[in-house]
Amino acid sequence: MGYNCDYCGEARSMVYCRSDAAYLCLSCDRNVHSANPLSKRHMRTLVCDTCNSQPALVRCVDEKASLCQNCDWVGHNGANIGASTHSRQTLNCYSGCPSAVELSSIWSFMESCEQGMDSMSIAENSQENSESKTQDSSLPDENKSDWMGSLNIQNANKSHTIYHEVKPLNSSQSKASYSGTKDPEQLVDDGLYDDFTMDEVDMNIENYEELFGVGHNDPKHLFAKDGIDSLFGMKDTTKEPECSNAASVDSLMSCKTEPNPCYTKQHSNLSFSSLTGDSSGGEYQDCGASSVVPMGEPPWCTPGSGSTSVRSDAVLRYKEKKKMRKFEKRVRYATRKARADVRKRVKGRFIKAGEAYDYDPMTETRSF
DNA sequence: ATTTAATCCATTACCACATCAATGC
DNA sequence: CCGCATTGATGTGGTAATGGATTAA
Repeated sequence: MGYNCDYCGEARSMVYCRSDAAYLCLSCDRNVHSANPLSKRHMRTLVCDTCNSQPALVRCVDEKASLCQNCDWVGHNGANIGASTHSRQTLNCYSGCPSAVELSSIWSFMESCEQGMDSMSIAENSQENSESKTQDSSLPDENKSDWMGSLNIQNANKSHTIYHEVKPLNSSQSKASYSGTKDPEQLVDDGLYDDFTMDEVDMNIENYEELFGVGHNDPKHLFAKDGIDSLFGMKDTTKEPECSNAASVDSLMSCKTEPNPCYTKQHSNLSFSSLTGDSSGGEYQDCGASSVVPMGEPPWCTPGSGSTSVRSDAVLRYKEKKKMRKFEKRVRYATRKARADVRKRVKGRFIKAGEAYDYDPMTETRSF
């Protein structure tokens, strides 16, 4: 699983699309996800270089490898203690149809991906490539690797959003903000993204503050009121709507097949791929989401970032609220309940009127 | 350490029929 | 548009059956 592209079956798979549950090479990724606006929304991430089966969560600079949570743990915390000092960078997912150059700008660390990019078959790439390469040359290497946040790029007839953060795990620059030596706006001024317009109203990190009313670079704001629930749009599960029509919040939370709030957010082009408050699989199940990145810390909460206490508080609040949720059966039609409460039964089953019964709810007596 | 049996626990099906909701006239 | 009749679908609770997980031998 995951060695060869699920689409062409020839090239080595490099990205994983959760929506399609498919491992794709870069060329097929671009082809498949440029088909329609919906497919463009699919969130993809790199595939773990070690196991080739799980979405990569971090990039080990020293090993030059993208690793999933498990392989990262095994490689850096398990038997190989000496590798624990390796410098790692967190990886997030992206959507849309980024060109080879744009992928290169965010995956500058990946030499291997350039090979895949070479085979990208979209014709427009060649032109776009030549144009952007000259622009890209103006960007110092340090800015490539330090660039953070997202790009909402609208180019000609296509647009795509890259959800990507590359930041040193052991650095103080752990906030999800632009922390490179150049301000992103300055990059635009430099002509790097001259062809890109930023007027599309997608939910990206730029307008995150506008939508949520708080800065995106401070995890405290994310969990200030309702913890994880606030992110999922679950304001108060105890005040449920009259359950006549729509599914209740509880059912939404517990149902594993229904669309879930987490995913809805993704449809808003906001990546919540690793925003869960708990890294256990059970929590993910409860949330109803099988995240693109199934395990791991939120991007802003990296080891040594000093925000673990904030996260633990948020997780605590989330669990407390989870305990408060009610799962008791609720009666939608009192009249039917009243009727059922007086009906006679045989071994718990309703019987026709007049037939012998072994249980009468009214008298709690048995006829035989 | 492994296998098998026993136990526990949660989930689901079943039943009749009043009621709901949709449809047609 | 409103009211009525018809029809199919739904939901209600206690018990047994079922199956997975856990424990003991």
